[in-house]
Amino acid sequence: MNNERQPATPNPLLQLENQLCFPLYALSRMITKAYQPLLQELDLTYPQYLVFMLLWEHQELTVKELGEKLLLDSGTLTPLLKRLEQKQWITRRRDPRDERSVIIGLLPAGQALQERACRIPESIAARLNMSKADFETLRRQLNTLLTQLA
Amino acid sequence: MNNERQPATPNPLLQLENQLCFPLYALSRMITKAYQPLLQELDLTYPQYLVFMLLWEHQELTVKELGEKLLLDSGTLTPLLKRLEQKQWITRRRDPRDERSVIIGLLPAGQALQERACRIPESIAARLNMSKADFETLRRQLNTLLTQLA
DNA sequence: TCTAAATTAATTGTACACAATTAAACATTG
DNA sequence: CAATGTTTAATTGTGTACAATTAATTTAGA
Repeated sequence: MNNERQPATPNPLLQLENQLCFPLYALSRMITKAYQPLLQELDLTYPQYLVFMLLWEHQELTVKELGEKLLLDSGTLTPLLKRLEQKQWITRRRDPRDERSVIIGLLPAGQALQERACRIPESIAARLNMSKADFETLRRQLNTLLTQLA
Repeated sequence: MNNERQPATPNPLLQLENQLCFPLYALSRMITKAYQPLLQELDLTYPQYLVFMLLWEHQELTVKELGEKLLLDSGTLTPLLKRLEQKQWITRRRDPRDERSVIIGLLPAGQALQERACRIPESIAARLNMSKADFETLRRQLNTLLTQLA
């Protein structure tokens, strides 16, 4: 395109490359996209993979707990979990001691996915051309910002 | 929940807190959420705001150029841009020199949004408890990773 | 030139993401 | 114990995201 005409007031604060938000937003999507071919082999989406990472560690979690850990609400989780239930990878049942809560549990097929997922983290790490130290520093910095906003 | 039962093979590589992807994914959403109340006053969503940041700078861009800069495809941009067109904030027209291309232009009402958006970046920066140096370092690191993956 | 290949948007279908509302179950308090 | 308020999921509606396909146009090659 012709970019001859310049804006009346070029405001560097309103330029994409000077923001933190944009590279964060774009990088998040690019990383998700990098997982996609690996997750496709397991018939998983990226948010579904995150749910399983938690279930593989804890076996059982309520929707509320999943939401707290993933910072997602029931409007996102409920349909996602129903899809996983339909595939017979997880169970959804009300907590008999508190009928408001829904407990999500792992079925054997869901548990079995873990073995196949084992290589994914290293495979992604290899793609990121970073030293282990840089990786750790960045991870901690992002987590600090995250707790600051959440 | 009862987390008494432990997994057969607790794999630290498959734990959320050891990933880079998760804080990136969550932080990206949290930052978008931090923009939301500010953008709501302008009747804008976050991706729409990104489109306007580019249009305020360049006046006119094709859908292809917007997609390259934002790393978004036409399946995302076309409906988003049609909504902005309906609000009379932008124009969409075919390039007469290449009828395949669609040129997006700013209408006065869309241009006028810029003045109201001016305070948003500082307002967000104030929320992030970071030094200017840390901000810059992080921004550059994210951009490096971004170009590495894109 | 005429056709095959490439480019560009749009469309279609699936899956998040989240605000707002609803409804059921539980807790609290007078 | 009854009324009120709180917690928890589910539902509804809007708006991204993106893979895959389609259609129109342009470009390049024989």
